[in-house]
Amino acid sequence: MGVTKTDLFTEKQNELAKIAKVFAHPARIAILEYLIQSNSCINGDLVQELGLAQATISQHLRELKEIGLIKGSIEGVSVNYCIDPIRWAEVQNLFQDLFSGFPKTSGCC
Amino acid sequence: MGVTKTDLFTEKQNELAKIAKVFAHPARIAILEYLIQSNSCINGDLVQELGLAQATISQHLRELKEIGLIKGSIEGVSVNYCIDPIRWAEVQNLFQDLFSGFPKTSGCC
DNA sequence: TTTTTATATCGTAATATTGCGATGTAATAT
DNA sequence: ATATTACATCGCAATATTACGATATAAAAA
Repeated sequence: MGVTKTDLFTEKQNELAKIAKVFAHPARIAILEYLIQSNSCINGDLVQELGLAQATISQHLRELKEIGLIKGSIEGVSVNYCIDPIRWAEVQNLFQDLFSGFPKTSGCC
Repeated sequence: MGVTKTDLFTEKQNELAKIAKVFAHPARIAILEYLIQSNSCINGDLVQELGLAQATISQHLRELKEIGLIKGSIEGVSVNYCIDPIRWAEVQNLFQDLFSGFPKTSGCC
């Protein structure tokens, strides 16, 4: 075992879980927050900012890239990473849909 | 390795990551959605609803309970699980804070 | 009291994640 | 052409997660 039984769940449930997984590491949260405040940066900056090795950060960046939250454009020798506003809004809405599904008025326990 | 270096990050970053980890499994998303729509349920219902073993569901319920998203009250022989509205709103705000930190107007790449 | 019912916990196998050194790659600088 | 700079990828060790059978626990029924 150790493998998630994705066939038991809806496509939407699997997608939200996959996205949540990307948020499920403080380094990736920190990278996103840094991208938000600096409005574009490069891998090197992040090695300074966070205390992780270059290989580790590159790996986290790839995971953020894979679900489309960030995108990178080559800028000479370095790479400029930034948040994809379209995807950002999409992901925001996915979470929003889940959260707003529970009405504050419904108190059972 | 395989252990997250939590000391490198802020308490808030670590907390959000920990919460996101709970959302990072389709079974737990499905459980939450089921609790939202049925507005209270028991473990047995979920074994029927999802196709997972009783032990597995109990384990997922524990993880949801541990970060406070749900709480269970003993109801005779069974347990009534439901969403904690206070914690639900708290978690919603944590995600909201992150998402709203990125202004839609800032398009760099 | 014994049995049944509903759920929790334990132990374990399979797989996934995290972190990093070493190495690869591709553009600029010398 | 060679060196340098900035990342990306590979491979591996340590640890975490997922799933479930087996077993424990605790309340209600017989």
